[in-house]
Amino acid sequence: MTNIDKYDLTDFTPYLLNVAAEATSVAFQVHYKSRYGMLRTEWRVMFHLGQYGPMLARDICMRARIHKTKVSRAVAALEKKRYLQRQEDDEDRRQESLTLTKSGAAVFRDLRQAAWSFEQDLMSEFSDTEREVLKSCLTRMAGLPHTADKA
Amino acid sequence: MTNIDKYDLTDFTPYLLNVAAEATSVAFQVHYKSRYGMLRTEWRVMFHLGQYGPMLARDICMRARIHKTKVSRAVAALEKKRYLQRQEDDEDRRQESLTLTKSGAAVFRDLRQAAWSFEQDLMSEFSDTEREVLKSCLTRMAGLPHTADKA
DNA sequence: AGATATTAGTTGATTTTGTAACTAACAATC
DNA sequence: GATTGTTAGTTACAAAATCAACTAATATCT
Repeated sequence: MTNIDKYDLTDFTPYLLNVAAEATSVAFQVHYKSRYGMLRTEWRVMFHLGQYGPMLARDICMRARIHKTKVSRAVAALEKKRYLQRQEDDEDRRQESLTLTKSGAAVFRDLRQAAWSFEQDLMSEFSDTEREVLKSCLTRMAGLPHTADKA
Repeated sequence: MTNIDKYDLTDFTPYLLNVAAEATSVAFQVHYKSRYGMLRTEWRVMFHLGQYGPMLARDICMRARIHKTKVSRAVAALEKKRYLQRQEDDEDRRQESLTLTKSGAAVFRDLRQAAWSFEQDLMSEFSDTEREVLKSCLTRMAGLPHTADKA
């Protein structure tokens, strides 16, 4: 693809990523939406806490590239549902460490199971090589921390 | 947070896709947003018309997998900016063929150039094989028949 | 110390999106 | 040729996202 006149929108990676992201996300959202009344951002916050353990709202913002107001509201919603707790840091009282509650952890386990099945299903279309390449490329484009980026 | 982890969701594809899509889209939006005051959907509508020629709103919905209300509003906004025109079909007066105006076409050419450079830049990180695999996987995922159809 | 800047997080106003109900034109059935 | 169904597209209203301004705690600079 070097000739601009033949450049096709279907080759524009941000576009493809958007359509693929939307298609897969909409397909998965039935799990957290209808079963737990959660929004996508709430699921993503929960995903981070369940997967990586307690962290600050700020860390979730950076890792997931979600704006802090969105995270702030998702955290408030999850707290209201008693799925997570805040713990103020004594050394820096601006920060609040976020942890899943018992029921939050249970919900996470359930959703993780669903996510796992979904992932298997989605990836069953691809070869091992394809899977590896795909993940590697996506990770790099996402600009995700390859190593610990937490502070 | 002792073991909630039985499965590793670090590589949950819908999540990776969302973050990558968001990262690349935000990086590119400066072109249509700050330069032309366009929204992402407006840009996508315009790119379809520029790339494939006149078509119906319905066609754009199907190709880009954007909901018709979103397309309807984007078309209205682009019409207001005088970037596109509607032409009623005499044989079926429900349909309106959408065409870029001269200034719309000029804007499209400018944005296509920007998109092309952006794409080259983004893809320069990857090998030829990676590019091909990535594109192939994304295309297939984007075209996935939704298992969980609309709620 | 005192003034200034930065960081974590929240809130309120505005903009954008999503859902559902709607109009209008056409198609099919009886 | 009225009745029902379908398709293209719009609109109203509710939900959510965005942006800017805000509080409060800590860090930095002079």
